[in-house]
Amino acid sequence: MMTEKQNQTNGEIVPTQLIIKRAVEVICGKWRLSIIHLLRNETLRYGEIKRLIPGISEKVLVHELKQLVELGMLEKKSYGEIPPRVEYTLTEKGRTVVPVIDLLEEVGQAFL
Amino acid sequence: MMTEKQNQTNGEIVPTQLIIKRAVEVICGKWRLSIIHLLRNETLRYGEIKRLIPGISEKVLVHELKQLVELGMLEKKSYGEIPPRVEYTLTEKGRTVVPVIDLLEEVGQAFL
DNA sequence: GTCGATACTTACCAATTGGTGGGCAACTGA
DNA sequence: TCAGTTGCCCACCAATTGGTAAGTATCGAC
Repeated sequence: MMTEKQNQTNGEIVPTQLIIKRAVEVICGKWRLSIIHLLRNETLRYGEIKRLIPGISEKVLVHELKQLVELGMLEKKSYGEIPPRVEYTLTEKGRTVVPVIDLLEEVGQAFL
Repeated sequence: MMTEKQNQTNGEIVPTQLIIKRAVEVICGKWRLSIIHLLRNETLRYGEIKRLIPGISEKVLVHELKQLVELGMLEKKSYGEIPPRVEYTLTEKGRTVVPVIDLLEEVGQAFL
């Protein structure tokens, strides 16, 4: 039975459980997938994201955006204007989790 | 653009964001998917699960199992024996999240 | 000069999550 | 009599996560 996978960079064996736990770390958080879902087919400004996710606090939104950028899932573009204008775009890497969202949308129905 | 879905039971409109948030609630937790992954093709006793998930504390394991049973994802069968014997089996409902695990396994690779 | 707009930051707090280490019940076999 | 087995509970604690409400910087418009 196949329970482990090769990591292509160095051949190190990474057990399935570790990969799953890492994936859970990456996608979890109360609002994270909502943000990615929002950005799946448009670039949005900070304020637009905030308005489109009612209930999220600024502190958390800023924090999530920062982490998503660090993870390489979002690209942040600041125009040097005043008042500030900042845009967030989903990267290719971020786009890999879109199918997860679609699947979760199906699966989630059963648990409402 | 399709951003909402009909809930089949009463026709109530449930926005996509709510469904996603619910799905996240259901699958998240440090160990939850590991447990489901373990049980994907065999029934296991409590002690076996514990041994197969190194690092999990008893308190958390018991708690997770209880919640998974409540969610209808796991079935618990107690034989009235001493010392106790308790088996956990993945239900059909629980089986719906197996594809999520498989997808996360693919996606998670990129974030190791 | 003060207001509004925008994208944050900060201090403080509350709730949730997870971990540690012990205990317990009930029977069996030595 | 007494340790071993097994599934689970409990009190307590620490870390993480999330929320509230306020403040900041900079500009143009009135």
